[in-house]
Amino acid sequence: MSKNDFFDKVYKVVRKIPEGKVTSYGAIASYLGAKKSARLVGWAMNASHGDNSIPAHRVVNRIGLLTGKHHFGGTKVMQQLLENEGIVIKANKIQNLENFFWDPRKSLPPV
DNA sequence: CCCGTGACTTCCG
DNA sequence: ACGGAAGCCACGG
Repeated sequence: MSKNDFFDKVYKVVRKIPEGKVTSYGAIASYLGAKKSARLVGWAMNASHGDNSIPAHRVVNRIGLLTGKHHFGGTKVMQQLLENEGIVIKANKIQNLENFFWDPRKSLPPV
């Protein structure tokens, strides 16, 4: 298992996030068995910035705050994409997060 | 090679 | 309950 594997797994999980749903960096890290490495998930997103098949806009921090919107090329792009999927956002924060949250540990088979 | 930084999260005082 | 500090891994300067 190489470090590159971790990145690859992150991409796979993110790609499986259903439309209109979101998850957190920590949830993904936890699913991959490295919950303490949530920052790596963020770093993986940063590295995947050029990949269109990765819906990075569906990945937010644990409270549903759009912390990564600045890296989206446009300040309003991320929010726009999420709202387009039916997610309500106010003050850069997802409303009713529990209703939109998608936990890979509960939705995907164990590693 | 060492230091600082980052799309985070959790623990301790 | 709140704020500060630490832990995690990788990458760039």
